[in-house]
Amino acid sequence: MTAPARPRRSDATRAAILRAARERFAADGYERATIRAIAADARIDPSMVMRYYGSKEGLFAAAAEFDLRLPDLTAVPPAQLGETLIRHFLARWEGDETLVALLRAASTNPGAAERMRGIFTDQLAAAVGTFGTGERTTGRRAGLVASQILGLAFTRYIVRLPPMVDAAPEELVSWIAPTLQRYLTGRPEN
Amino acid sequence: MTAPARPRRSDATRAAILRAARERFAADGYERATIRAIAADARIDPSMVMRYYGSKEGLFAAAAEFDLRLPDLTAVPPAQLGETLIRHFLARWEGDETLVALLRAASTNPGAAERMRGIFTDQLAAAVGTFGTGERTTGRRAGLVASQILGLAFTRYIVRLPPMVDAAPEELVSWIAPTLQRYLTGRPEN
DNA sequence: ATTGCGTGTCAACAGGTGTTGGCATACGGT
DNA sequence: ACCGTATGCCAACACCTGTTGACACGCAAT
Repeated sequence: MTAPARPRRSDATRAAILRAARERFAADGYERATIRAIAADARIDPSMVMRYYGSKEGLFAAAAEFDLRLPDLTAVPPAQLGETLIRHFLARWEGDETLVALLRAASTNPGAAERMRGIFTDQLAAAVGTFGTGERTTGRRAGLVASQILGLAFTRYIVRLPPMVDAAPEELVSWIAPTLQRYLTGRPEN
Repeated sequence: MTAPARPRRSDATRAAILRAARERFAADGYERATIRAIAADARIDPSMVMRYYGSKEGLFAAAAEFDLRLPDLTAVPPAQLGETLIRHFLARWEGDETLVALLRAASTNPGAAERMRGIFTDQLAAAVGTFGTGERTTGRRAGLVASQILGLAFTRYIVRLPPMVDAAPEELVSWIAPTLQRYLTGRPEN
């Protein structure tokens, strides 16, 4: 039970730290993003980061808080599930660098990897389960969707493969939507 | 023009360093894999690493040398291209941790990212171009294949999403082969 | 006006990093 | 048997890291 918590005078500083942290984690990954650099971006002393977030791990945990904001899939026509999902993810990624930060950090930081696992099993697998075929394939289907979604993000935002960086969102949608659609509603053999 | 280079007495040490480096880079990523730890694994002094490979960057460059060993795609029946590719990649990944090392490092190390770009444009895009449809879509098709392949590797070997870790290779083949097939030979709309 | 606490800065510590130079040793060619 | 050189280890440097504690300032309530 956290108290009503009347606004603290340092809320602006806290927010500045969090914003700078997300930028640095997204650009450099967990280990290369130093507390000193983050503090410099936020124009405060490194010790403030420690006071407000306890440790570097704590700062990352706060900065990597992320909600996929998946739409209600039961309200989507079953034949448009793939297109809906890929559109949603593309929009979500272009507008918020938190996921890129999480993605980069998850490669080397065990805690970040676990957080990513949590997001994609709790949020994605949960959403896939709502319209579920009733079978026990929900986890597998969600995992396959995650593999294509994360592969897109990895090649486009992390490794920056030219063909994937140059591609217009609409073109990516037209290619990838059928893939997700099959992972969600198709049968394994073709 | 490198000389015939008669075998040096230190070849065993060089190989031990390289093997330890690949293990550490694969397990920990570029920044967490320390030269001291690698040297300890190889049971030699850290300074030897510097003498033989110049710097940590140089060591990584040597350790991340990788050949996808893609088969000749012109000899494959066009309808089996997707299955051939996913089978090849799965086998290649399970048997050699170099690609995992490269994948982990590419998330945070610019040099590793560029190396990965080189591999997937030179080797993969080149192979896709051999049986090419003649269009200018080769790069895009190769990029999409890379996105699914790397997404599979990322979720299975890096983040270790349970549904992807538990999946039997044959099941992954049956799901992903059609995806690659469509990326390679299909048309964008549907 | 005074007290207390939240906010911020400064300096420093302890540990780990890549990297370097010097010194011993053992091998291989002559 | 000799000598040059390759191989290996040791100690140290200079730097950067996360983290900590002491100290100054200013706001807010009494």
